[in-house]
Amino acid sequence: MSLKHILLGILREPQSGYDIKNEFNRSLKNFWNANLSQIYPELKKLETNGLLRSKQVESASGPNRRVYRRTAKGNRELKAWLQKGPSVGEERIGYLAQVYFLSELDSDAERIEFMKELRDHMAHWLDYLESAEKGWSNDDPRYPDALPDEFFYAQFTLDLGIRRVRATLEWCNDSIARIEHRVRDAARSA
Amino acid sequence: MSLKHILLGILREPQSGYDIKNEFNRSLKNFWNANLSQIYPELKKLETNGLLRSKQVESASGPNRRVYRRTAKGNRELKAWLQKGPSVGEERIGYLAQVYFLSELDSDAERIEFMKELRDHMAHWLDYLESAEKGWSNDDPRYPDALPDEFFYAQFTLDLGIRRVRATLEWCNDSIARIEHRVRDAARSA
DNA sequence: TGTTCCATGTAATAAGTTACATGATTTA
DNA sequence: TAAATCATGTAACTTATTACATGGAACA
Repeated sequence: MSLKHILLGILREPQSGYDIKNEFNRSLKNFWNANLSQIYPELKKLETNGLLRSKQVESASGPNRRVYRRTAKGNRELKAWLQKGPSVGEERIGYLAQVYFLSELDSDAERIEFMKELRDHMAHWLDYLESAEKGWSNDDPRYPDALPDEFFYAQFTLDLGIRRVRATLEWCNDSIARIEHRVRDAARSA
Repeated sequence: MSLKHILLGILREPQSGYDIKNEFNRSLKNFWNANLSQIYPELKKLETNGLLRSKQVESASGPNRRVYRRTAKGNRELKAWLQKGPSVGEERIGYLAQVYFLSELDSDAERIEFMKELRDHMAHWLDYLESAEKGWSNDDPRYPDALPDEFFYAQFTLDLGIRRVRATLEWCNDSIARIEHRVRDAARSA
């Protein structure tokens, strides 16, 4: 599980590295991220290995673009990756590692501040995802269950994203309440 | 956000690389993973940089163990990491990347199979987490809100783990139903 | 007597981040 | 005229994975 297969997957339509980065920012960021400085060399490498091919095209605005598309070999590689079944057991969620060690901070105030920052982030993220869904649903009457395959399955990840961020936001609020309650108890018994 | 700070965090108690790997398997796996072949060199490096120190001790059973503990410098580094606030926007969830590209598989049967595999995995994981919680709660009457700090915050991550895996399991089932419904519709209109 | 657990490491390779470098066009 | 967007890359470094290497003790 690495950037390689994501690039192959994203190239259902011919795109440039720059376009790909935008798709990361719009939708993939929920479960993966990559910098341009990783994307460009990786595209080049995939072309060297015969999984992609590219050509330069003129841009409407700005410099020339290098547009990549999948080869037959790239198609096979992508399919093989999906056929191996779900890639599990390697999730990475940095802020949960931090919460796990939160007792190392010096004060309850600092811990509450940490959790409130996390809550605010989740609240914004949920807003973003919900308005993305609303926009999509307004723009396409086929949303969600009559969408063509290419969008139907991508919509699944938006659906789960919303459910998860919602659950995480609730958890933040519950956790903050639990800490505050604990602080009050400690003050009372002191 | 990398292994470094997780090792510092986990060394609230002196432990060996082997012990640390076990803690990954027991609880941290929900949000991070690391191999022994990454853990051992990283511990060595942290000692070289003065964030940890180690000594060899005899083991009750098996070869000698090298046990690491945090130095004052390591403590400061850990605290600074937590004080920077939640590390967000770098989540990695490989199977969601796969779902995003699921239309690339050749048949609905293959897509349903993928989602069922994912569902089974989530069901097992939920079982594991729920029985971990049950065991903990049976073993310690302070569970969860009267636990000492070192466990109180770690319990937060178990709580969120359960909520999330539960939501993901529901989503798997809903998604399978949506695909099956779509397949029936397609057959009817054909 | 075979498998799992205990226990630690190295070497080669792959993947990812941060910093550097350039320059046109569009929008405020 | 300043900032944002469009567009592509390289270099140096850090982080992580896979494969290799060893060997005793406990368990089934």
